[in-house]
Amino acid sequence: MERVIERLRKKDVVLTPQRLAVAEFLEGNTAHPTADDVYRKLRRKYPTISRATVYTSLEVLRQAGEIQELTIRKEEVCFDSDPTPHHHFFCRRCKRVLDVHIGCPVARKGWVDGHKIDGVQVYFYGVCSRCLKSGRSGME
Amino acid sequence: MERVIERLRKKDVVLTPQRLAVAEFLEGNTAHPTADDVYRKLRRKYPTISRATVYTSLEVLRQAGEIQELTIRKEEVCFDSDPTPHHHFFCRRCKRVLDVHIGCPVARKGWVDGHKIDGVQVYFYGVCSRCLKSGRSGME
DNA sequence: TCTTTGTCAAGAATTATTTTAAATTAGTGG
DNA sequence: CCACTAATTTAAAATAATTCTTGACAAAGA
Ligand SMILES: [Mn+2]
Ligand SMILES: [Mn+2]
Ligand SMILES: [Zn+2]
Ligand SMILES: [Zn+2]
Repeated sequence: MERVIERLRKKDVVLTPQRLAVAEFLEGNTAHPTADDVYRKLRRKYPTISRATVYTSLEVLRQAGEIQELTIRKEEVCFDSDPTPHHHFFCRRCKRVLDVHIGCPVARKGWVDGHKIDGVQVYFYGVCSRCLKSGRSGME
Repeated sequence: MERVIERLRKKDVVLTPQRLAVAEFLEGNTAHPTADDVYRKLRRKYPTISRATVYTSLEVLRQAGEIQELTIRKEEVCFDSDPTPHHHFFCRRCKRVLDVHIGCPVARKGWVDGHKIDGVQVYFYGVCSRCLKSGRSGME
């Protein structure tokens, strides 16, 4: 809670109630919510908030290095409150985006084929362990 | 050329001039074009082709295992005429999507954290070798 | 206090993609 | 070659995600 405010202040990010609400909603949230998830949750506390404000707040937080964007689904971008590099798994059944904590050499920034790397995303697709337990093969 | 027609026929895909045109445009194309790239190119030969047809043709080819979709950019999906697993690099300067041919253990399908994997995408971001030669640091 | 200047947020607009429904076509058998 | 039927194409409209525009507001200075 305090942590986010402090960090944003040091980065000269103008703090508005809406931006703080977005930051606080994301803090510790491991569900990788979409912009619309954030919007639908925040409009309870801020009934007049607009989607545009949510998008700009998310972009401000991203540029401040507080969050990262994931393009694991083509339909919608989702946001990760953990900006450090790690892999992700998308379950085709329950549609959740899960963290995958495995060390992987390609995830380290550096060079490849003469191209300079400043970011890496690794996306796995399949059926998550929970869905495998509860249901059958993989297609619903 | 012949190869694609043969394969699609065996997979019980109804062959139309539009689908063949999409398949032929993609065959051997290493530029990872978007749906709009395909549409703008094909409308020269087929002036009445519609975007919806391009989208559905691409989906048919994808389901037939002839091509794959990449979500390396959040703005737009792009298509890869090579359906075999390999990595990709997005150049933030020239906006090209380049193939990266490196062996990587995570790219092999299997299991991770108890989740069953049926697909993997690895996306690198940065500045490509050509842009590094021609220009400066990385930002324009 | 009165400008001036710049920033923010919400509604409007734009963009990619999908859906609709009618017209056309591919594949099949006579 | 023709007729039939199911599948496909098309243009237009709908939809959904995201971005742009502009008025409102606030801080800074005269
Ligand atoms: Mn994550
Ligand atoms: Mn490729
Ligand atoms: Zn699941
Ligand atoms: Zn480049």
